[in-house]
Amino acid sequence: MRVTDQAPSPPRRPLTLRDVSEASGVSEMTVSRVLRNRGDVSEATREKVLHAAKSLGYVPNKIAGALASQRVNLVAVIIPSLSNMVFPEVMTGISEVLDETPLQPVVGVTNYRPEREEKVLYEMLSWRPSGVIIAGLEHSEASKAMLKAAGIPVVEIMDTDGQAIDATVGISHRRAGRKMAKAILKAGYRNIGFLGTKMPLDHRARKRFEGFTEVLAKEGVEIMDQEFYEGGSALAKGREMTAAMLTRNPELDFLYYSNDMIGAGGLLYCLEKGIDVPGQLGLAGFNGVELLDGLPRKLATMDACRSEIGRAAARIIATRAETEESSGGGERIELSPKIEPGDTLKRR
Amino acid sequence: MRVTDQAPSPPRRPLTLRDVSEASGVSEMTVSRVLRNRGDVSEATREKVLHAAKSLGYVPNKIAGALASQRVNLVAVIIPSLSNMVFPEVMTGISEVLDETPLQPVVGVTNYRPEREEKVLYEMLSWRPSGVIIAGLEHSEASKAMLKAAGIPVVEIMDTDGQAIDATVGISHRRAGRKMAKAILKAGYRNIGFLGTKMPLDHRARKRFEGFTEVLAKEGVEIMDQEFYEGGSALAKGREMTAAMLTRNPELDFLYYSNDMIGAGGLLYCLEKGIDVPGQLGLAGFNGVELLDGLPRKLATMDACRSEIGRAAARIIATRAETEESSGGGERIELSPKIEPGDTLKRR
DNA sequence: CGGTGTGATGTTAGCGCAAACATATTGCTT
DNA sequence: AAGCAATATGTTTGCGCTAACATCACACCG
Repeated sequence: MRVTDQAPSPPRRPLTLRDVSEASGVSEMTVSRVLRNRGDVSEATREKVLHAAKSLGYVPNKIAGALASQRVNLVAVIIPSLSNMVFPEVMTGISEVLDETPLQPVVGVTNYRPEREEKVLYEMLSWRPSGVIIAGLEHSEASKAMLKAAGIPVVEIMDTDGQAIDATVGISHRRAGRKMAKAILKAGYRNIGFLGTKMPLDHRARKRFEGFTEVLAKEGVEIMDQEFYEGGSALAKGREMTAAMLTRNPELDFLYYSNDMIGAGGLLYCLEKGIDVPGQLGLAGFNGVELLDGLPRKLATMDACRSEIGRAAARIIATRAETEESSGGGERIELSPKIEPGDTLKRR
Repeated sequence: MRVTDQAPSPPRRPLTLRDVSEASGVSEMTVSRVLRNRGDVSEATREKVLHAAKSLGYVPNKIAGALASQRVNLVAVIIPSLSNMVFPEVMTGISEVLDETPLQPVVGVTNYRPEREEKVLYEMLSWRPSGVIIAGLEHSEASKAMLKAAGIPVVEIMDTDGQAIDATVGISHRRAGRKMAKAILKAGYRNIGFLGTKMPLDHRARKRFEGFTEVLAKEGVEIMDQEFYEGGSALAKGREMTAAMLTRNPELDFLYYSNDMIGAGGLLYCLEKGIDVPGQLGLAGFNGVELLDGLPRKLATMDACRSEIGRAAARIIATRAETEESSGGGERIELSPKIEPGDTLKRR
């Protein structure tokens, strides 16, 4: 056994178990056992091996390990976007839970495009992950087929309005829209405007809108004006759209925004213009992003339970991965978002 | 040859090349060739195979493929955080470039903790990626050793002030700090306060601060007050810290924030309090986040060239992956951030 | 009409590791 | 002192795929 403590010279050939095995004078199998804390190994060899591995700078090859053991401790997480504050928080929840397990999340981003989703999913599945967490219930036929055929736990998150493939964790956006509509009506507002993203791709925003208008309709109230945007700084868009809409319809007394960011833009605009919020004009957004805490006035919103969704989804995957065997399945967790009225949803 | 077009029944055993091979009546090798578009395959067999693969719902096993071909088309991207707007934009730049290559980014998040970084790096390297893009130049000795020993392209991004392992793409934060200091002095401000994150972990913020104070010192100006925060909503923290600092030192005439988010909080506070910005008090942040566009007044800032950094880093990896052989190496790209004076950095 | 290229396909071997089983080595019992 | 657990280590095999080479069928040449 020869172990030098010097930094390894530029390694032409990547290191393998065999190198560690030779350096420490035991078989590859024993090295493997030490490195995975598996089986009985005497303290002496254990240290010998660890020392050799460390001084060589050996990093195990998971590709080979995964192939041999038929176990890949990855969880595919497929989300539409990273840049809107909501998914990072979901990710945080997921990591929190997976950190306590051997599982590891791998993120794929679809940019709200179904064909992207299909491609990302295919790529991910080709690594044979232990589970999939995917945003939304709307997927292409091909994507659904892949998910079903994969034979691994699938958790669709964020949304519960629809047909799940396997498990679901989320909130009902339709219900959320309804809830907000009721609160707004109850506060006495009647001339309501809606501002949001262009929705063909954002199913959850669409469902909120549907639930929202449904309740209004029941009360004989109709949306007075609506406007949709795409791209750009959400804060700036919120400002612009609000200005435009209020100019068009000065008699508006409430604006419902499909997300907090544009809502915040609207709020800033109103405060600037000296509009009496919430007396003359009420405002509400959606998501409950932390950002709102710093605004001059707290925007009414609804918490989307993002990190809890992440945690619950990860727990499902982790549990099923442990209990091995495709036991269970079909879990359905619907969380209830609560309205946070803040300072912008109450008639004075 | 039998190919049924029905949806595959619940697959007990995951599909392999052999299944497709049997279903299409050709050898596994030919199937492999078809699926990878490699080598000569007649149009007839090609279609036969594609059809079989599709109707079975076969997804190739990259684990096995990677092991056999000794090629893993993954790029490890290691960043401190996803929740602060800066890294998502870097990611976008990276994806943009890698999308045109067979390479695929895989993200790891360190939460600014060196021991996390070490662990994440180890995990990533154990998948034998084709390259590493990692934020910052400061890493633990162990991390540096791993990166050197990995024998793959390593691009350290965001920062150029320091010793790189291999390639670097970024800006000089020290220089950025200096530049801002000069601009502030030139505009005639003298009573300057600094607000930022607790810095032991955020090296780039620290370097900006160092550059900043260095220039001030040369002009005989000393920071009048400074305050650091940790955690919480950055916007709210900016507001609070600004309030506290202005109360302590009413004679302050400029506040330099280590990021735009707390800067925005400060700006909102000042506007609310009717403070004359930038006449009585100037403000500046750092990053050039899109968010600022929606603020009532545009905060002075400095663009950190985030997406360009991502693109350049990805290009380096992609190029080296193509040209095979560890050709090249040691590329160093220093971008020059420009001051965007906005509305808050000019004495009237 | 045998030689010789050119596509199209098949065969063999092995990537690096871990599961399963086989074999030492030790201490302890009776 | 033989027998038998335990514990500690080694050997064999194969995961699913691809590189490299081997083979085959055919067309085209002089």
